[in-house]
Amino acid sequence: MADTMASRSDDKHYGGRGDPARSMALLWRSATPPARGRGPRPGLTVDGIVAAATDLADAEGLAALSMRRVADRLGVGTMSLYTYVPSKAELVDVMYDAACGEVSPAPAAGGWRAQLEATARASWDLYRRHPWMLQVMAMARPPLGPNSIAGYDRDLRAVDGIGLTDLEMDSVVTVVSVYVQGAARAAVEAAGSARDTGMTDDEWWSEYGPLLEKVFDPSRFPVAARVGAAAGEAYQAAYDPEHGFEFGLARVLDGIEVLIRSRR
Amino acid sequence: MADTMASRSDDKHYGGRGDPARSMALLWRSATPPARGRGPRPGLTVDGIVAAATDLADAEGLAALSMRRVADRLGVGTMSLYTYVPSKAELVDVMYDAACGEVSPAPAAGGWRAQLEATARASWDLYRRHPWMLQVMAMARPPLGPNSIAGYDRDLRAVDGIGLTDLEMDSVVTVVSVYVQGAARAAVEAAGSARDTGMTDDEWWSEYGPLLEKVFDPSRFPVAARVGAAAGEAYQAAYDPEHGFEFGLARVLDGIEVLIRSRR
DNA sequence: GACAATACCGTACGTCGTACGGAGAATCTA
DNA sequence: TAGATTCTCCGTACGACGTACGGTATTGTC
Repeated sequence: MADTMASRSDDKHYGGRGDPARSMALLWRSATPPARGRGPRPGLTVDGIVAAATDLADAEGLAALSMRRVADRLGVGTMSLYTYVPSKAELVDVMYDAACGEVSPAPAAGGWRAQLEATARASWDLYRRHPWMLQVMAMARPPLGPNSIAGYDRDLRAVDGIGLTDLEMDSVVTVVSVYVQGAARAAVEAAGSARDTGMTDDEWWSEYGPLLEKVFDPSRFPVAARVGAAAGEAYQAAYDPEHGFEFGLARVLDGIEVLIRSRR
Repeated sequence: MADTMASRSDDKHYGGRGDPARSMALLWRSATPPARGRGPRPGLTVDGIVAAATDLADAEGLAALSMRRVADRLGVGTMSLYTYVPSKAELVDVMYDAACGEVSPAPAAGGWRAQLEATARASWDLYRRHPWMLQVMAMARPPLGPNSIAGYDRDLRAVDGIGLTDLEMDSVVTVVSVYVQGAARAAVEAAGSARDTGMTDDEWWSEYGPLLEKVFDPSRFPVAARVGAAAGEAYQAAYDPEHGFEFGLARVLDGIEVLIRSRR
């Protein structure tokens, strides 16, 4: 059955494929404010569609997000959505920017480290709430919407005026967000594969552990055997997302601190 | 058209959904060595299928990897593949482990930092060669094949015997690989969106830059405006993957060095 | 030569995004 | 008020996808 795969796969998504002007107008909601003339009045809004689509993606993943299912939720025909949104790709871009808007634009209190840590945690929480955001390609050619730009500004202000060059500021903010994305992706994987396979980590490990022992020769890989056993014991799984995030964030911030100290 | 989206989306993939025993037998190639009796002799091999599928995924992305297209490349009917591989999911797992085998299992020379840096660069190169690996969920419940385990062992040996606990060793190796994955994903995005949209970074930037200026108010986000302009100027794009990787890797290793020094 | 096991694969089902074009409603113009 | 215009809504259809099912052809064993 196709849905056997559907429950296992998500769509990856590149931004901004359609008409750039239309795309930007949608993101900044600067479209058709004068045009409100003839014809029946709209029964939907872009925001309503975005909200319904976000609900669906939150609950079932980007793979389950189909135009048909969004339309069903809104009680309209599938093709009606295309009156408001030029394509699924653009819809996802708008969803992304809207989700970025959930994070407060105010900077946290404290020095650069506390602020950077706060924004990292805010992103982590955001990705946990909206795992599908990690599927949206937002690094190389981000959807240039108002909220994602506000987030960039907030992150940058954490490290402004402490002796870094503009390029270094950009790099520092980027390395933190790359790291948080990586860690969040691992966490989402853990949750997602548990949901999709209907197996807890324990069950998975007790299924594969014995099978691995049959083919795995510990004497060939003594370090992996020892450390893997210790980690499996400690986490009752192959990986502990929360612990991994905390450990890695501390390391990354320590590394940035080394740089900043050297600039003083 | 469906292929409009096809060129923009990839499948994300969870490992190990089918029969675990069959899965492991396939990964370790411990299946059907005795069985070679009646019936026509096999015209294909698992390795051949994996090679063809990997070629296809390398060239066109995981989205373009379909059982139909792999079968076409091999000159057989689509369903013939299912004689060798239980499903597309298992095929991708085997592809993943095979690709892991491309990295030499020998550790690099030098101290922990040189070794860790070398494995990070090896992973970076591997992901550049096989971008689709980043789509395979390999952190929470990795495909437990021989080559990915060998890679885990190689990474761990870099930090063995320098005063870290087993759990810390696991965490250190994990944070590096999480970071490298994040950075590689950004790089692959950059290359992929260039390929899929047929636009260079310059073209993209010169298309969206002016549109952004129309709606973006620099006085609301002075820091983002200043730093974004500096970065855009320096990279001629929103992001420079190579530079980002180098900068971030240095930070992460610095952070790990802080930890290791504190253990002495 | 009969039988069993295996490889190969044509067909069919339900999914997807969305192009196309028609139906009906609301407003503007005359 | 009548007609024209313009907009919303959406039914239908196409070609892609993974793969279940069952049939056919090929090979080995007895």
